[in-house]
Formats: sequence, structure tokens, C-alpha cells
Amino acid sequence: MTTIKDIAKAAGVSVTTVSRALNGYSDVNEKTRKRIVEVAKEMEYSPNILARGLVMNKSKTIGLLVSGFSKESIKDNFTFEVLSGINQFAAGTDYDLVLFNTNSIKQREKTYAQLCRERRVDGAIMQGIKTDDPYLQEVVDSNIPCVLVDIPIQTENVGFVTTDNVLGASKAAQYLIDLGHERIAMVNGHNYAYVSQERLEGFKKTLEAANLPYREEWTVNGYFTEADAESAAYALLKKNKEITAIFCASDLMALGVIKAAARLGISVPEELSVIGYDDILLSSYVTPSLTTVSQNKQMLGYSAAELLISMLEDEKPSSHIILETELKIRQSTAAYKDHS
Amino acid sequence: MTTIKDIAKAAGVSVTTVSRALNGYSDVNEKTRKRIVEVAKEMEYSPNILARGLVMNKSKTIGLLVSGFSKESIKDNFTFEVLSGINQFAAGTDYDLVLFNTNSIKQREKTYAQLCRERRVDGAIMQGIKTDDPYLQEVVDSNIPCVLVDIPIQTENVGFVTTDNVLGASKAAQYLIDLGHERIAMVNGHNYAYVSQERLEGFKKTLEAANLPYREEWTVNGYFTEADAESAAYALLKKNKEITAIFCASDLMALGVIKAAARLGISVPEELSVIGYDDILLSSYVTPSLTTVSQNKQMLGYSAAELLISMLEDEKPSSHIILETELKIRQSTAAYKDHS
DNA sequence: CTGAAAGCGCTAACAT
DNA sequence: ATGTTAGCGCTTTCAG
Repeated sequence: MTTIKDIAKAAGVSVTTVSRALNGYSDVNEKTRKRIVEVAKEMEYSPNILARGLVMNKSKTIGLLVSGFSKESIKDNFTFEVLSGINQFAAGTDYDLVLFNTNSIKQREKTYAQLCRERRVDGAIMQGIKTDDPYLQEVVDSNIPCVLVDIPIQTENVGFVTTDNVLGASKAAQYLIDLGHERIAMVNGHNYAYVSQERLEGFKKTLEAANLPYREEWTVNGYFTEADAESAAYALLKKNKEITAIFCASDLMALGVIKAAARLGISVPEELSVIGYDDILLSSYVTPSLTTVSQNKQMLGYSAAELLISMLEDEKPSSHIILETELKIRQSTAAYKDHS
Repeated sequence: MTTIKDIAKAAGVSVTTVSRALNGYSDVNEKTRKRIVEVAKEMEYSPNILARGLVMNKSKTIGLLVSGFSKESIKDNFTFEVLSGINQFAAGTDYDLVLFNTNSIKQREKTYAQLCRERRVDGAIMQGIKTDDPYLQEVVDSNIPCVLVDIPIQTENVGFVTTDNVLGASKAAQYLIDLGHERIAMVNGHNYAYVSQERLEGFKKTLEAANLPYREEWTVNGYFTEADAESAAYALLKKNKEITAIFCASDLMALGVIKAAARLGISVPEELSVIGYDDILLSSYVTPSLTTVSQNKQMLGYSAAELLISMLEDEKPSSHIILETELKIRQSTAAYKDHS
């Protein structure tokens, strides 16, 4: 493997000159530069980024701390879309992405912060982390520049990007209300996700603004999985036949709810309107297709990368980005009709 | 950031001893080791992997060269599932994954091989690369240990993992034949994918073994996209009403074919049987659900990582792995009935 | 405009 | 069992 030393020898100059020539410094004679570049190409030189990183004390890498990179999360390819967005932005820069291997076992011995420090990443993007994950706090406390996806924490060197979940949930609820529904339930995720808290807030607020009672017992957790949502909704619907609409904090859970309804002989959307959240790929392909609050997942990743790199390069202060959502009306919702 | 030098000073030993103690060498007094480990923990020491890599001449990273990490490829989350499998295996090792930023623009200036060399990756996994990609050859020619997904090239330091595409296609074709179909068309991917060539071979072979003619004009390319497959199938079906079954080289294309059939008023599976390949998530959710040749995409990634790391660690010779496929019978296929 | 020399953090002979 | 020394490939003062 060719080094600048080899080039220096071959070109009859010092390593310093080679380094400066190759890095585009101005104080190098144009002729010598040309010769050096020539020789470098001939010898198939590739700079050793590790060595450079060692001396410059930065690695030009971004650490990706992604939970939920496993079998279960393939269905909602949320993770993948965010990743794709990150990659898209990063592709326009000279940063590379390192994906940390975080199976739960390893997490015990090595924390995220350690992983970042070991690899000397310049910054990190965290995604899919529960709010009670101890390592979340650790990363926040460490002084590694970091951007969080869907976790609204902002500090000196931590920014975040998320969508307006309160408003998103509000749109969903308002739409159901506008359809004439009055007895609306909610299947939420879990208590360790900010998005759940916020979507609940938006839901509640909107009901109350319409003078509809918010009933705590009609809000159940589906833990963001199809199966859990199905069983939770099954119990809920069985017990409360009067419910005519359900707002779900994710599309996957909405699918579970529809399954539960099917098992109970409740037809969607005729007898029950179901509305999801996310707009995952499946939503438009299933029957009935899912009315949902669409978020631009790619943009979430893209913006996260953009924000992080601006913090890194321009030494901009940390900040946050709130993306818009859009209600996509499909077939799983319908105007309220009295079936009694 | 603490270094071994700091620890050495604090513990009153030399850096060598610290290095050896921390790396579990046997020739260190148990007492000193304990003290050193203690001090290291207190000072929150994290080894600088870059520095270690520099001297050891290996980085404990695997480069992921993934084409199709973009908007279009989100539908068939093939890429993601493979990635997930790679990650799964890597999580049990001390290798981290680096995702190279390869937008097409950058490809011009930096080849895959260069990216690998710059980052000093120990090995690479390539996926979703067309066989005519010039950079494929370059990586193969470079002496970087590499595992290819779905490209059967094997050299000194290149292995591959794939599924048995000939057999897979054969299963699909045989199933259609067993259902009584005799006029079977094929929507293939494109000419720059080995899998396409192999699936075609399996298809052809099986037709001929059943004494059915293979008609070249009934094989069209859908370029692995839903839209292209739709228009190709539309033209094909419009012109050849006698076709009663279509074998598609991917599920996404099968969806396109079904759309084309719908536009022509041909009902699936009553008048036309459609069979896909891959078993992507959508396949079981769409209506009618898709009969398909299922491949274990996660295992593809998992095996690729496993193979690569065995090549790296055990200095095993390169080799290849062929995974099995499984025919999943769903609703898009039915026994042939004469509609004339 | 160019070069000599120091040093980033670590490991690995080679002493002792 | 521990320390001394050299060096991985690169950038960066500091001198010329």
C-alpha cells in the first residue's frame, strides 16, 4: 500500500510537500504539485484516513446508533427509511457512516458513548431509542455532538429532529370528529416514547376542544406492534361496542386493530373507522387501505444528517427541526352512521 | 480524552504494561493488572481504535457497498433485510460496519476499492451491484477480502452467497405446470443481474422438461420495478391473450403484472396466475396475496457476514454459500381453467 | 516554496 | 514481569 513517503521518494521531494500538494495547499509550486499528483495516481495512492484522523483528531465518520435493527422492525421500515435519508445527505459530504453493532447483550458491556469514543466518531445520530434507555442519557451527557430522531432533547451539543406529533394527532382526531364520530378510542405506543406522549396530547386536546369527553379507559397501549395492538383492541372493542373510531399511534398497530375488528365481525370502515400514523408502505397496499398521518421518514433522516453536519462543520449551535405531517385519507375511515 | 500514557503515569507503570494489561496478555502481574484496570475505569478510558488500527494494520471494520439505498428501493426492503442480517451477525463480533456513501456522482471520483482502502476496511460486502458495474471488477481485482451477495464470482479472496435461483425458478415453473398451465410467460429483471440469468435458465429448463415450448417473445424485462413490469406485462398480455400464467423474477414486478392485468380486465388468479420471487413483506398483505418463491433475505446477509469474518479471522479460503428457497403458495395462482 | 522534526495513541520487538 | 524504543501514516509547526 502506497504511502506519502513512497510518493515523496519517487517524486524527489519531502513528505511535507506531498502532503501539502495533495491537500490543495496554495504554497506549493504548480509544477511540483503536478508531478506529485501524477506520481500519486501512478502508484495508486489512497490516503490512510485512520492516520489522518489520528493526527487531526477527527475521523470524518458519523456514528449511527440505531435500536430496532432487527427482525421485528422490518415490517415498518421506518428505520430503513430514516437510514436512507441519512445516507442520502451524507453522500454529498465526505463523512462516512458507521453502524454500531448493538445487540442487547453487547450493550451491557459497551455503552453507546464508549462505542462512539472508541471509533472517534465526530458526531452521532440516535434513532429508535426509548426514553428510559440509560444510554440515551449517557450520550446526552457525553460531549459528543449528537442529533436525536424523535426525542426532543436539546443541549449544548445535542439537537433533534422530529415531526409535529401534537398537530399530527390533532389532524387525525379532528378528521374523525368531522366525520361525525363522537366515541373515539386510541391505541397508543408505550410510555417510553415521546411521540406517544405527544400524540396522546394532541388527541386529547382535540377531543376536548370539540367538547367530546376524553375517556382514559379508552386509551390502550399497543407497544407499536401489530400483535399487541390486535389483542389490546380486541379486548377494548369487545367490552365497548359503542366505539365507532380508533386513532392508532402507528400504522402497524392500525393493522392489528383492523385484524381485531375482523375477528369481532366489525367491518372497517362501515362500523369502525381506523386511522393510523406514519404512512408506512403497507398502508396503501392493504385492504382497506389505511387513512393515516403521513410523516416524511426519509426527510427525518436527511434533516438529522444535515443538522449534525452543520453543527460539526460550521460549529453552528445545536438546534432542532420540526417537520410537517400530512393527513392521507384512504379507505379505513368513513362518516359515522348510526348502526343501532 | 484519556490515553494509555495518562493511565501509565497515574498507575506508575509504562505504557507497554498498560497496553498489555488491558489487552489481556498473560505476562502481567495480576496485581498490577488490577490496578491498571481500576485506574482505566476511573479515568473513563476508551482505547483509540484508529491508533490501534494504524499500528496493527487492521481496522476491525467491514465496508458495506450497497447500491440501491435510495428512495426507489424502499418498497422491496430487500436491501434492508440483508443489512439487518449482516448487522445481526456482526453484533456478535468486534467488527463494526461502515456504510459507504455512494451516490452515483461520487462514484465517478471515488471507486469502491478506493473507499475501502482509505478507510482501511478489513473486508467488504457488496450488494445490489449490477454485473456490468465497472467497480465490481475493481473490487474483485483488488485484494480486499470480499463477499458478494447474489453475484457468483469466486476468487482467491472473493466469496459469495446467494440462493439457488435455478432451482427456485424451477419450483415456480413446475408449480404452474402442475396447475395445468401450458402457456406461461416470464417477466424477468434485466440482463445485468446474475439472478435474472439463472432464474431464466431454471424457467426454461423446467418448461422444456415438461415438453412445453419456451417462447423467447414471451419473456420480457421489467427491470425489477413495479412500473416497468406493469407496462411490459400490459403490452405482452394485450398482444397474447392465450397466456394463462406469468412467472416474475421479483415480487415487486409481480405486483406490476397484477396491475396490468387489472387494467386489461383480466382477473387474477381466475384468468391469469401470477407468481413472484423474493417473498417481500408486501406479498402476504396485498390482495390477492402473492404466490412466490421465498428467499431468506436476512440469512443472506447473516451468511455473508459470517463467511467474510471467517475469511478474515481464520484465514479460511474464500468459498460460497447457496441458500435454499421455498415456494409459498398464496392466492395469486390457481389451476388452469379453459375460459375460451 | 520546501524540508526537518515532532507527535497523534497505540503495539511490538527487544532488552532487562 | 516490566520498561525502552521504534514506528504505523499522516499533519503541522518551525526553519530555511
